[in-house]
Order: sequence, then structure tokens, then C-alpha cells
Amino acid sequence: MMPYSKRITIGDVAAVAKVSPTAVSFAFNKPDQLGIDTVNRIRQVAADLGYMPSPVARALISKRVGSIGLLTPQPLSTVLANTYFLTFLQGMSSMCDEQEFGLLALSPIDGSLDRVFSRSSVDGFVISGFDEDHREVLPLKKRRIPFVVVDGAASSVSSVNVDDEAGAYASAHHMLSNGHRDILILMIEGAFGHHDEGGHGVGRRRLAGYHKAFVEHGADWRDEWVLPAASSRSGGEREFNVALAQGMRPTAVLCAADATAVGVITAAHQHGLSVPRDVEIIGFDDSIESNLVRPALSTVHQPIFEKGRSAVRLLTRHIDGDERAEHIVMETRLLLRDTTRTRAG
Amino acid sequence: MMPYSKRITIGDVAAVAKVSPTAVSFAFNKPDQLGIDTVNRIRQVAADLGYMPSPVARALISKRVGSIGLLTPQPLSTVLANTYFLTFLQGMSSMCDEQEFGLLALSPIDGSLDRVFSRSSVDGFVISGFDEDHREVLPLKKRRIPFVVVDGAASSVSSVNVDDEAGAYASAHHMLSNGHRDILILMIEGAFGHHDEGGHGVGRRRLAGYHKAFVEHGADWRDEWVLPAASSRSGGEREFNVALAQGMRPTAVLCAADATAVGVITAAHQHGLSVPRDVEIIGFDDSIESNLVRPALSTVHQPIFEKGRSAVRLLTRHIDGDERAEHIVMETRLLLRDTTRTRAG
DNA sequence: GGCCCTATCTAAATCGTTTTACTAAATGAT
DNA sequence: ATCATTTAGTAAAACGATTTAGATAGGGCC
Repeated sequence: MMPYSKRITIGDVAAVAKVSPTAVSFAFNKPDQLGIDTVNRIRQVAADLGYMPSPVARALISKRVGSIGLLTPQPLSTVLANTYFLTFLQGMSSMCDEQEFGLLALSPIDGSLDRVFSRSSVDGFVISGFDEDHREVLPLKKRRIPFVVVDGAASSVSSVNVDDEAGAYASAHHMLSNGHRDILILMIEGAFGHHDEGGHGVGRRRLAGYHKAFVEHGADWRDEWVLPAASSRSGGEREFNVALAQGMRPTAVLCAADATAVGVITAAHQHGLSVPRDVEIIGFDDSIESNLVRPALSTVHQPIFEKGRSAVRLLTRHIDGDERAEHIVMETRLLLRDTTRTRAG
Repeated sequence: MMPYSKRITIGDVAAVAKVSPTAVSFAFNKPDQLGIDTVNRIRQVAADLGYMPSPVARALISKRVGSIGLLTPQPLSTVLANTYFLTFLQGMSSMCDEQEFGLLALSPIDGSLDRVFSRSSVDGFVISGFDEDHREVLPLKKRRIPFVVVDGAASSVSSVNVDDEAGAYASAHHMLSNGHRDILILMIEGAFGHHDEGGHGVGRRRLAGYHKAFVEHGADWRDEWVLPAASSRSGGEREFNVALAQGMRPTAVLCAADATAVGVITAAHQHGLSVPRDVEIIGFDDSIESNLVRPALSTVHQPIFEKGRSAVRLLTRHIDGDERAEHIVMETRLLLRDTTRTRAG
């Protein structure tokens, strides 16, 4: 049973209206080419038959599908567990709405991207967490399919990034200025991090920011105090527990992701530690949960929504034929809420 | 500048490899039809040229695009402000991953759906918040494009719903059994509700559930104590303030959406009311924030993730030609956390 | 009436594949 | 050596629209 077995084509309408298929097409797209009464008759017939032009056939000619693809390093269902992506999607879709584009969310197939490219009809891609030169992305460049990179390095295609290093620096600087020296650092691991942490990734940049602050303050940088943690509540709980079990007694925790920080709050409470009195915590992202959790999480704000909007905007420009690459780097802002004690920088 | 000006077609590959286009197609799809060395040569040439078959041209023949559309009553960017949809999307995409479908998120254009249908190439739609018979949805039935309805009434197409009435009943019953009589009810309004609240919608069903409990308990049902509220934090705050301003002194609040309930918690605190001592609150949905907010929100759990999965599953069955409609109604469960005092039903 | 112009409509090419039907050459059986 | 069968490949139709280049008829003008 073909679901489309009864699909009404332009030919069917033409036959019933006793005109050529061309006339039917004109009736919708260039009504001036036809007599007014013919146009009306055709439209009437089309409506009666429930005719709608096939988007696919139309796309084949116009070379425009009218939607863009979002490609993430992990399966979509995994990635959506992070509210960061909720906000990012919101931003993307708000611009998609304005530009009247559909938004196709795609998961890697068998962990790789190239099969996705050839299966999904879109006018371009927003790629999150890959560098422009990543092996997986190469086919796109070769085919000259427009794409932009978010949270990844790029030069010849447009990119949207955030000054992760400055944000991380600011949060570490805050802790260090307030006298903390026993600072636990929980980095991004696995699922939501950069797909290739070989030196460009978001995680690396944040780490560099933390490190820079330590150096400037002349504080001891101890690698054992830097733990990778899954970007999830449970990841944060687990790693904080691990740290305590290993005998560390941090007075401050820096998390490279809010979800992790939320877990730390929970774990700290379970150990009878008061936040922020016994432990101060700063997250990263200013994701939705940071403002929902109690005590409200101090964090590094990054304009996630705007990143999504800008990515789509840059992409649609490329789709419209503008080949110039533009690189946007957005500012972060230290946001002190209730998991830190002072407002002073 | 056509972005695809350099697009490599099957013909280009054929020319370079000195074979017919048919051979190129066979080399990928039916290698047995060709000599082994020819296949290899063609594949090599294709790789060198960076050839990938056009998904659009392929879709035109196969009548399969490989993606499904999610259609929401409001623009996607609006709808995503509700974490309910985050979880729903997660569920949908988890099934999409399994079935290797892309997920196209579509916003109504100018508030209407039919332009969307003819612009977006998908194999079928998941439609949230519309009844099967809704005027906007009619074109789909006429064209016999597969679709399933979520949170809406349907008979001849598949649907996924939740027993909203039972859930609402349970929460009202809980309050009433605990002696509450001054119960403020905050319903769903506008943006995230059912698109046509004419009697079938989710809101109506929840209202019916609340009402039924009142009747069974012989409690006074006062229409003034039922307020529509935007399904957002601010909507909840606002309406709770309105209620107080109007002189109501609720000892319990029933919210048809969690987001609203979170706002009520905030507003109650601002008025110096302790939750749950002075006011008990029960929300609906068991959305992410309900477990993040403090005190943790008591709510009616509904299996949002599973709804998303099931919707996609039903749809792909339809796409595969199975015309039988299936109607899934999932159970809800009263989840007593910290905005209610007792655990007893 | 002859000429041109405009208004209205159509035939055919096109987009990039897949698929069906077919051809030509080689192989195998007798 | 002949006929049937397999192998390796191709030509052409099809998918469902849009677009280009005509075709036909009628009207206005002289």
C-alpha cells in the first residue's frame, strides 16, 4: 500500500479542468498569464480535488527545500537532555520562523555524519560542536553545501562562538579574589562536550580560562583537582562525591556546565554542607535550571538564544549565495546569584 | 549565485567514469548488476568528485523523504518556552533515531497550517493540540497524507492522549480529602493550550476532572475561583496575585500546568505565605522544572517522553502503509512532593 | 484585407535520480 | 556449431512540478 497512491498531481487537476498542466501551474504561480475565469476554474478544481503541489518536485527544480538541518555530535535524544539545547533550539527556531524555514533536527547515523548528508534534504546545516575541518564535515565542503559552525573553530565558513575563556576566567577570578584556594574544577565530559577536544573545543577554552586566572593569582594549579564530569545532574553529584572520597575538601567549585553544578548543590547538601556558606559554586551557561534550582545558581551567562538566532541568520545568508564567512564571538557575563557569597568581583 | 552551481550530478560521475548514469546508480544501489571492477572504478570516481545523490531527486521517485514533521499550534519558538515540549521532543527524537527519520519542526505560517503542508517535504505529521476534524487539518485528510494527533480527539487517524481527567480528578480529590475547600484553580490559557478549546481540549478535560472531584465531595464549585493563566512562571505569579487582590484566600491551588504552579510558589513566597504550610499546590505534567524548583512541586505525572515516542511509532506505521488507526490513552499518576503536606490520598 | 500586437493557452525541456526493459557479448550445454 | 543462458551494461520512461519558447485566436489600426 503506497500511502501516496491517491496522490493528486498537477496532471489530474489539468485533466479535470480541461487545461494543460502548465495552466494549472500558472494559476497558482503566475495568474496574470491566464484569463481570470480560467484561473478561478482551475483553483476551484484544485480545491475540490484537494490538490497541493508536491514540495519535493518543486524543490527539485527550485533547488530550494525551505528547511535547514541541525546536526549535533550526539543523537538528538541525548542532546536534548541538556536544557542548553532547548534554549539554542528556541533561538534557531525563532529565526527560522522569521525566515520561513523549517528546522530539521538530525542525529548522526551510526555515529557518523555522511549518511545523514545524503539522506536529508535541507538547504544547509547548522553544525554544533564540530570544527570546520573535522573529518566528518569534509563532505559538506566538497559538495559546497552551505553550513555554519557553532561552538567550533572555522575560517572559511561562518561560525558562532562565545568567549568561553573569558567567561571561565571571570568565574575563577571571582573565587580566587575571594580567597579560595581549594577549588574543585568539574569539566565537561563526553556527551555534550565538543566532539573533538583536540585543542579547540569549548571544554578546552573554559579550562584555559580557569587556568589563566590561577596563574594570574599565583595560585597553585593542581591537575588532580580537575575532574571530568558528565554534563548532567547525576554527573555532578557523582564527581563531587568522588572528590570528597579522595579526601579533597573544596571550599569552591567551578563547573564547566550548569547541569553539573546543580548536581553539586544536591551532593553538597547531602553531605551537610551549606551552599554557599561552606561551598561556593559557579556554573557555566546560565541554562534554564540554573535559575530554577535553589539556591539559585551563580553562573556564567552566555547568550544561547542569540547564538541560535545568529547561526540561522548566517546560514540563510550563505544559502542565498553570499559566500563571505563571518565569525561571531559573543560575550559572556558572570552572573552572581545565590551559590556565591559576595557580589564583588 | 546559485549555491549549488557546482553540484555534481550522477551524469558527471558517469561521464568521468565513462559509463551510463544507470551504471553509477547501480554501483551504489545494486552492485550485483555490474562487474566488480566497474563498481569499484565508479565508486572511486564518485568519491574523488565528492558525489552524493540528491536526496530530493531520490525522494521524488521513492516517495519517501525520510523525515516527519512536528506541527504545533503556536510558533515553535513560543512552544519551546515550555519544557513540556522539550521532553516531548526528546521522546519523538528517540524514536526518530531508531527509525532513522529526521525530525522537521514546523511553525504555522501566518497562524495557519495549509501553507506549511505544501512547503515542507515530510512523509507525515505529528500534530499537537489539534483535533482530527479541525478545519486546519482537513487538507491533510483530503490529500491522504499520514498524520497522528497528540493531545487531541481523533477517530480515523491514530492518536496519543493522556487521561487528563483522571489526573486532574486525582489532584483535586487529594486536596478535597485533606479538607481544603478554598481551592484556587489556574487553568491553561492561550499559548500552550489546545488550539480549539471547544470541548475536546486538554484544558477542558482537566477542568472536567477537577469538577468531578468537587461534585463527588459535595464541595462548592465557584466559577470565580477558576482563572485562566498563561502557562508560564509569570502567568502563575500574575494570576495568583490577581486572586489575592480579589480577596480570595486559597489554602490550596490546583494548576493545569507546572509552569503556572512554579509561578504560584514564587508569588506565595512573596506574600509571606509558606508552601505547603499555608498553601498547598499541585501542578500538572511533571515537567522538568517541577523537580528543580524548591520546594519540589507536587504534580500529576504524565508520560511525556513516551507520548512522543508513541506518536512517532504510530506515524511511521501509517507511513509504511498500515491504515488502521490506533488510539493510545496513557495513565497519569499523582506525584506528591513538597508542595503538599501529606502523602495520603 | 493585411499587418502587428496582445492575451491566452500549450508542448516540450528540465531538475537528478531510479527503474524497467532491452541489447550485446560471453559462457555453457549438447 | 547451435541454441539457451548468464553477465554487463545501456536507453528511455517515470517521478511531479516549473519554465521557456511557441502557437493560436482575436482585436485594433491603417
